[in-house]
Amino acid sequence: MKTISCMNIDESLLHSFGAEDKDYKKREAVFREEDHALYYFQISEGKVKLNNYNENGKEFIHNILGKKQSFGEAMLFLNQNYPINAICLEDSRIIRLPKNNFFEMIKQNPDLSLEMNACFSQEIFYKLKMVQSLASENPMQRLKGLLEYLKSYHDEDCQKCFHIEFTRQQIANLTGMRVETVIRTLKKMEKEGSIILKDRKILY
DNA sequence: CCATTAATTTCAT
DNA sequence: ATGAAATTAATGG
Repeated sequence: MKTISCMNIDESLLHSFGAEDKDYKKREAVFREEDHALYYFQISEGKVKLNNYNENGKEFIHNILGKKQSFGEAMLFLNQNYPINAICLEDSRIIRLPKNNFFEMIKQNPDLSLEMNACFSQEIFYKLKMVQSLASENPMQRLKGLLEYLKSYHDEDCQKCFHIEFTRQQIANLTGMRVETVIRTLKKMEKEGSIILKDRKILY
């Protein structure tokens, strides 16, 4: 299945509409919960996580994005503040385009609009699948849902060779599980043959 | 080598 | 089966 990395707009096009590069340090926030959505953000270099904290302070990660991926763009179309935080996992360079310029850009480039619809659709589709698996009591079911979701961001369809580049703690925070449960479940899945563990790396 | 961070194991519930 | 705490491994200066 062809994957659409949501959303990757040509950097020179972004710049021609007034986008600027901004450098962030590890752990720095690009935006926080309740902030107004003022920009379109696209990662040029680095990694960003989208997260929340529950009432006990336990973190839930919605997604982790890398190079050439955008985030939070849905909020530009709504009169809503961000429901999540965007935090850099490493030193990053992020391109940001002010909201008004962003709309001017897609007005002048209808193809982008179409492409963005495809991205949103893909997002919604896999979010639904995520919710389904997260609703399961079974830890293995949850993990499989996440792995499918992560793989949907990947281009080639290769069996047992997609490297999950997340720590076990991050996986735990993406699935609402504890890290020990993640470790135990991964081992079970390896025994069952659905994944391969090669020096601590996860291949799916 | 020391400090930091991640992975795994142990142990109690 | 699960999670907190302890232990071990790896990574980065």
